[in-house]
Amino acid sequence: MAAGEALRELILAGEYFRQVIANNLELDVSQTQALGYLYSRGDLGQSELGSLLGYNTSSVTALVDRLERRGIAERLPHPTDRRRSIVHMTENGRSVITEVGQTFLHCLDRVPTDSVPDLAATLTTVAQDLRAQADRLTAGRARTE
Amino acid sequence: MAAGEALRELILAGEYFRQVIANNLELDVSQTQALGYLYSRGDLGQSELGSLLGYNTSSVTALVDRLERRGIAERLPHPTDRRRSIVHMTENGRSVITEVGQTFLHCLDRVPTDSVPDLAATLTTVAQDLRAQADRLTAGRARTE
DNA sequence: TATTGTTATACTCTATAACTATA
DNA sequence: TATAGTTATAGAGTATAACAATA
Repeated sequence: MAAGEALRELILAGEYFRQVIANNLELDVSQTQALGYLYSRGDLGQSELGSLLGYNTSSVTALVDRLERRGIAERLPHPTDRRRSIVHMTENGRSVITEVGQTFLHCLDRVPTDSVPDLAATLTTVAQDLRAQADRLTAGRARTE
Repeated sequence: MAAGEALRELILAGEYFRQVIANNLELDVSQTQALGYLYSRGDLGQSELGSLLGYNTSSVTALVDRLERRGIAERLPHPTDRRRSIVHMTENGRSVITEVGQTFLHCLDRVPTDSVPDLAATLTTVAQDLRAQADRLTAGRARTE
């Protein structure tokens, strides 16, 4: 099926783009992924971030340490639960992702303007279902093992 | 712009999917990426594979070693240039990616059938342009440094 | 002389396990 | 007792630099 092929190529290109961006910013790939999640979903708990990335808690601890050192995100105390940290994107982090966005968005330049809204809706659906498929696999693994 | 947001989410979901798949297959992310490239582009030289992945030659050597150990790809001699190796996907590799595809393609189930051809064309264009943007950045870096 | 790939080495990132603090 | 996060440690992947073989 051609759409599957095209989607595979798009994901590979996205991963390639991310790697180049990470190199340019002297960040690792995980840091740029975390930044993307913070940008689109707002503040996140560490374990929440870990779920999105597929990381365990100790890896998230190390990742958030790196984000703090780079001034991209910071830990804020949870208002009611003192065990938790809230990972919050800094203004500097926002400026970094905004700058990246200026390059990123050019990949949509050749999409006809009037088909952009439909495309956005379709991509959103596909993204949701792709994540759902992945989660189905992990759930299956958890059951059998 | 909403399409940019949606595309970002799709790429993040794609990376998440890949990570889950890699875990399930006990492969690393790079191996599954290489498999994807071999599947969609056929045989590749090692340095060619390195360019697609954004890796240097020594990393590709290590990666192809791993692929060979897992029976996913093999090195074949280049017919005329004895310096080169051709990285060739094995039948086993093909069966692995085919099986993954059965899960992967379900993320397209909710896309209306009659809009699939347009979607495929659009995704292909966006993938090309995304890679082109990334390459523009690396070229810029190479020039200034 | 340039290119393709390998080796030795060091560094970075992620996972496992044990632990602390809080709910 | 369960949950959120940290620390110590080990393991795996990638990069740098020097190298061998071939073009």
